Amino acid sequence: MAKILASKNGTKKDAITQKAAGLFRKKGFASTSMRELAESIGVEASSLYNHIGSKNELLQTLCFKVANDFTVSLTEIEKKGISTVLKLQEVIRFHIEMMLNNHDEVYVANHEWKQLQEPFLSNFLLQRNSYEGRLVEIIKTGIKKKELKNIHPNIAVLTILSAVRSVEFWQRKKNNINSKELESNIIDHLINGLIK
Amino acid sequence: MAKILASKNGTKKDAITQKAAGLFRKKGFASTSMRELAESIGVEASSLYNHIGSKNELLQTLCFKVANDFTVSLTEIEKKGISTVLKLQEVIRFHIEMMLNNHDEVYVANHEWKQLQEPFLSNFLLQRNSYEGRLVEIIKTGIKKKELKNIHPNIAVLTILSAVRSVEFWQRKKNNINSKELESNIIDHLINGLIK
DNA sequence: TCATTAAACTAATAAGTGTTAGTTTTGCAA
DNA sequence: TTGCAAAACTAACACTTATTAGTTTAATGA
Repeated sequence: MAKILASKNGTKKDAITQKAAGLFRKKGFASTSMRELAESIGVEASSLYNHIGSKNELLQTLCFKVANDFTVSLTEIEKKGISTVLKLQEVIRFHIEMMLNNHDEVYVANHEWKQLQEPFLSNFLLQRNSYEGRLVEIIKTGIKKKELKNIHPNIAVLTILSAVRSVEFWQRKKNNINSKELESNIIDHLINGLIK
Repeated sequence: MAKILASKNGTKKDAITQKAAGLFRKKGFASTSMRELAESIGVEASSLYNHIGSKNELLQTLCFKVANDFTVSLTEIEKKGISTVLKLQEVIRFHIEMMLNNHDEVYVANHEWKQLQEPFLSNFLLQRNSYEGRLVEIIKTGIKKKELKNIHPNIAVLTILSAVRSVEFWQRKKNNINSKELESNIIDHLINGLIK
C-alpha cells in the first residue's frame, strides 16, 4: 500500500496533476490510462479517486491553470507604460519562460485542449480568442504609432504565438543553450528578422 | 449495404485514408474509433478491413506521405542556384501551401506522429531530424555569405518551422484573406521582422 | 489505548476498443 | 444465366477503458 507523497507546498491532488501532465505530454491525453497514471505513482487506479474527481478534471485543471497564467501576465504587460516593441518583447519572453519552467503543463494545454468536454471546451476557446484579440490590439497600436511596419495584425499575432512554440522542440533536443540565449535569439528573429 | 465510393483517380483505400485524416485532425488519432470512421463513410467497421490493413497503417500512410512531400520539395530547392534568402522563402512558401492544400494530412503528421508504433516512430524522427539538419546547413551558408546576421542556426530553423504552423490557426478562423497575402506576410515577418 | 478519518485496497460494472471469422450480397464478364 | 471475385454484412472475441462500491489498512489526536 504505497502512499501518494504530496510535494511540499502542494496537496496530493497537485502531485497527481503534475504526474498526469508529464504523461499527457509524453503519450497524449487519450492514450494515457488511469492505470498507467496510477502505476507511475505507485498506487492502484481506483485510489486516485480519493483525491481527484475524474480524468477529465485533470485535463481541465491543467488547461485553465495555463490559460490563466497567460491572461494574468498579459494584463500586467498591458498596464506598463512602455513602447509596443517592448510590450511584444515581454509577451514573447513570458511565453518562452512559461514553456521552459512549466513545460509539461503548457505543452498539454497547447496540444490536448481539444479533448476538453463542454462547457470547458467553449470556455477555453473564448479565453484564447480574447488573449489573441488583446495582442492584436497591441500590434494595431504599434502600427498607428509607426513603431511597426504596416503588416496584417492578425497574421503577425498568430505567427508570433506559433513561433514561440519552437521551445517545445528545443526541450526535446538536449542542446546546451542557456535560456537567455534562446530568448534573445527568438525575440530578435521575430522583431528584427534574419537579414543582416 | 452502402458502398465506399472511391474518389476519382484514387482507390477506395485512398478514400478511407482521406476520411481518416479529417477525423484524426478533428478528434485526434487515439480518440477516433474505427466505428466512427466507418460510420462517417456509411459502412460497418469490419468492412474497412477489406481495404486497409489496420488503424495504425492509416496513420503511417498519412505521416510518411507528408514527410516525403517535404523531403522531395527541399531537395528541389537545394538544387536551385539561388541565394539563401530566396531558398528560405521557397521553403516557407512550400510549408504554407502544403498546409493550405493538404490541411488534414499535414496537421495529422504534425500532431499525431507520436502515436506511430516502432519502427515507424524512429523512422519518422530520423527523417524529421534530417530535414531540420538540411535547413540548418542552408542557414549556416547564408551566415557565411553574410546574407544573414549571425544568429544561432538551430534556433532560427525551429523558429521558422514553428512559425509556419500559424496557418493551422488561420484555417480555424474563416477570415477572408487570400493565400498570397498570408504567404507574403509570414515570409516578410520571418525574413525582415516587424520593425518599421 | 481507542476512536476517527484519510486513503489505500479488491472486485466488479458497463461500455467501448481493434480486429477476425464466416457468411451474404453485389456487380461484372463470359 | 452462370460463375466469380470484390466487398459488404453479422457476430463474436479478447481486451481495455473510466469509474464505483464496499472493505481494509494506516495514521492521527485525545
